[in-house]
Amino acid sequence: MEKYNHKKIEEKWQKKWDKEKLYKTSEAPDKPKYYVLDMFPYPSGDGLHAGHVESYTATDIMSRYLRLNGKNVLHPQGWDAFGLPAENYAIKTKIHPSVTTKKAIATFKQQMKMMGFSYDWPRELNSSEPQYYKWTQWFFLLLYKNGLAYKKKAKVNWCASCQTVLANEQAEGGVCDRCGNPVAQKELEQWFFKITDFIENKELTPQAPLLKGGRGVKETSGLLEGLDKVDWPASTKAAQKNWIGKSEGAIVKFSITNNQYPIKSKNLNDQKYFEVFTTRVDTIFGCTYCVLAPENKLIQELKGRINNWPEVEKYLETAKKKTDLQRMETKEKTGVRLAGVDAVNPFNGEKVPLFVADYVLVQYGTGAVMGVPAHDQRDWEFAKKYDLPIVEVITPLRPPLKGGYGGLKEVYTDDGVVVNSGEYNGSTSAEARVKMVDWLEKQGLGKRQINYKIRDWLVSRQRYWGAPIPIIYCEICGAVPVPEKDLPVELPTDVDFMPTGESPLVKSKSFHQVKCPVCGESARRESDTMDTFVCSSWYYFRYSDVNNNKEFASKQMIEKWLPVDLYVGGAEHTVLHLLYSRFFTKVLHNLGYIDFDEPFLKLRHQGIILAEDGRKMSKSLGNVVNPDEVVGQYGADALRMFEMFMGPLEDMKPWNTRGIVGICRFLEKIWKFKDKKLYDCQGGDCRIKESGLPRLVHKTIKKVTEDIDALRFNTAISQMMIFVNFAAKFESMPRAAMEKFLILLAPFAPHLAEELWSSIKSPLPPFVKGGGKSIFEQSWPKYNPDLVKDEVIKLVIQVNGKVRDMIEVSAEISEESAKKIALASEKTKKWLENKEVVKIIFVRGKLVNIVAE
RNA sequence: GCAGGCGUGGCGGAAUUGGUAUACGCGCCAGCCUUAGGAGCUGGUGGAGCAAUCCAUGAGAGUUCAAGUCUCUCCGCCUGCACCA
Repeated sequence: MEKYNHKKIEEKWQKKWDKEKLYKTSEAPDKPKYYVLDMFPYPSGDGLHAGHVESYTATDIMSRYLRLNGKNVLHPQGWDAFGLPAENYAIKTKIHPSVTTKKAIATFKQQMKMMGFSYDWPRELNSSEPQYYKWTQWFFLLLYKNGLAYKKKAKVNWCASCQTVLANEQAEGGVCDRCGNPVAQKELEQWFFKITDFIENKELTPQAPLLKGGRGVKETSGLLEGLDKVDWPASTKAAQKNWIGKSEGAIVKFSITNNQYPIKSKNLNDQKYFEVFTTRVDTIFGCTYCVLAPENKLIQELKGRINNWPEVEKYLETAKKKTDLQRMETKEKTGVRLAGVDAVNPFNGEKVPLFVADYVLVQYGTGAVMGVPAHDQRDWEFAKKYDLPIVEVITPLRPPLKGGYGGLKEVYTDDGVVVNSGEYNGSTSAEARVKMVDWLEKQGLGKRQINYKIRDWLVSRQRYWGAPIPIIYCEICGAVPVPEKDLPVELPTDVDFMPTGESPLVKSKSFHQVKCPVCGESARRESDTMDTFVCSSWYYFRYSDVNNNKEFASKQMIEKWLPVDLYVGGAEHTVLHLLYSRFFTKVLHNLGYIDFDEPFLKLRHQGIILAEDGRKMSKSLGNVVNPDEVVGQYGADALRMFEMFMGPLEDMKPWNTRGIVGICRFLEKIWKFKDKKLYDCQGGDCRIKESGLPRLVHKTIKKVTEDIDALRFNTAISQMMIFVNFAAKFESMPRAAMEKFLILLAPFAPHLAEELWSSIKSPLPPFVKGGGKSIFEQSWPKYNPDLVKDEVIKLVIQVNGKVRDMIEVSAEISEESAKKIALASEKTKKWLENKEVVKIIFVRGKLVNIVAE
């Protein structure tokens, strides 16, 4: 027989599918929709890597499976084409980023076609093209007009190597996530998006038009609460919550002594004071000192009263010089006492020393803390170093006092019972927190407060290869948004993109110098571009209506296709992209553009595929698996199945080149099904020669169906292997069994399945005049529940929980006869000698357990 | 430190509600076909033991007739955040 020639078969069907537009999104009105989305890739020069293949195969299987199940499936692909790598490459080689990007896209697309991914290519989008970024700019204006985009001078993360500002999210851990260099702080005018407005649930804006056919939602769920209604990995939800960093506590006013006013004054206005934020008011009686952050403005205000100013000033200088990275590296606490000024605890009027120390961060809370050494790790360390008193005010419920009262051996940070705290003694921590804040509010000395770690999103970049920010600065009118009719603000091509710290766009005169849209006087354009994460925060809307030049997408198309039903992509986007996209969706909902407020209903991350040596694949290590080579040698179907068979989608797995031969053997075995004699089995006169096969077919349908639904592709493939190993033994097969099996196989190995389908349908194969339909136009098989159950089972017989015998019996066996058989078993008898049967457990269809003593 | 997750053969991994631990695949072993070779075919393959049997799901305890699965303690690994008050 003919050899299995994967190259010939795969190319043949890819061409035919393309020609017949088999993947064009079906819009049949009677079918339910399903939107399966991949995170659109950044088209790097390296082409597709093993991780891309993994997640795109998973979504391709889902898409093909859902189409076979009668769904209208939207499965698009596009390019996240703006970004620093192309620009950096351009700086090195002088080749324009649009050229390298175009080339990279061509490679990606060709490789995706080679893999047989069933994308609806007419919906392809490219975020670096004007017809796309016109709408990115439109989104900027939408946010601007609604007070959600603003400019402010801010201390920002500045990467000296990339010569640009970074978002907090791109400067995690104090290093640039592009180049790894330490990030410095710089004061600059920057654009921000007000993501902090959407942390908690939010009433719809009054101008939000009532949505026709809307779901009547009056509130936009916040970035925190919205997580409760989506099917996302627990780790991703946790990471987002963590990033938002909500903490509930209280603001407490501490007054500052100056010898002129009474220590405890009812009227704080005639006295200097500062505020601290704490989540543990219940520990406040244990406060033995307070700390201001070095950047806290109060220090300068107190200058005249600080007796050791030179020493303080020196400390402030050193702190200023430290980068955030250095501050974090040295966990050793340092600080200087502000001599001559003390803080006063509002609860007990006690004077405590006031320090400046850089372990207190100016950007969080109030930039000042109360020090409670007994019940806070950092305060404990600080107090030990500077020999400050440690006062125990919380005691654990149990075990009782460690080391006794006042003699704390170690810091105790849990909740407990309040002691040493006057009228609050005996309360639990939780009770005390309530009572104490009530008192503070009544006295005007503090209030409840919720703090978040998340900051507004810094979106401006001093870079060329991004979407220009559509703002014009006029000396008379100030910052003026570009009128919508003038969008897009196109990226000029006559630009030198060597980085100078200023946006390269400043140097393009045609771009930079414009007339003010309001007064007509000469003005200048904003020369910064937007963070690429802005482009990727809304692209999933665009696929629904990719050619619309009046709106980012029409209301009808959004209603038809959104939200995304299944989203698959890398875990590196747990915070950035996914949080920003949720923010954009919530803005649209809040302004009444859409009637849902979460963009991605179900999210999964593919696990990283490691190199054969167990390390990460990387060009420098030379251990990268190249999909082109693998496909050349083994075929696209083999690569698709192998990556799915390696293990659970979400797990990290090492590549193993030898392992792929298992899949090849499997595919070869299926290929040999071509030689099987098929026979029809209709009427009652058909005797199945292949004993056990019909049951196995139905079991396989059940298992494969359930596994695909749960994205467990590895076990679906195992089940197909079991079927193939069994069926390979016979020379013939019922036609229906063959057809059903091929349809199950089709989402995984589309080319081979279509080829065999065509051969069993001869002389009327698909895609010929008068021929039948493609395997992808068939229906997913249903299993017969009666055939899924076995007629005969091996009944396990246990004595005291240990397996002692197995007997073949009817699956329907009654409890009574099962017990009888169990007790009659020769093997069992031996284990019951000199013992008395206490009871017998029967599990239907599984086992009998004899309990004997 | 905080949060999320994981730990099963030589390896990748199976094991719906607690009910035959190690499915499927790789590798390995034996045989076959072959001058030879393996991306061929057939069979075998957790460990110990001649055997009956015993021991095995990171370690230890608990609940149960029955634990990879549930509970507690400990150890190790991964991922994210981190001087966040």
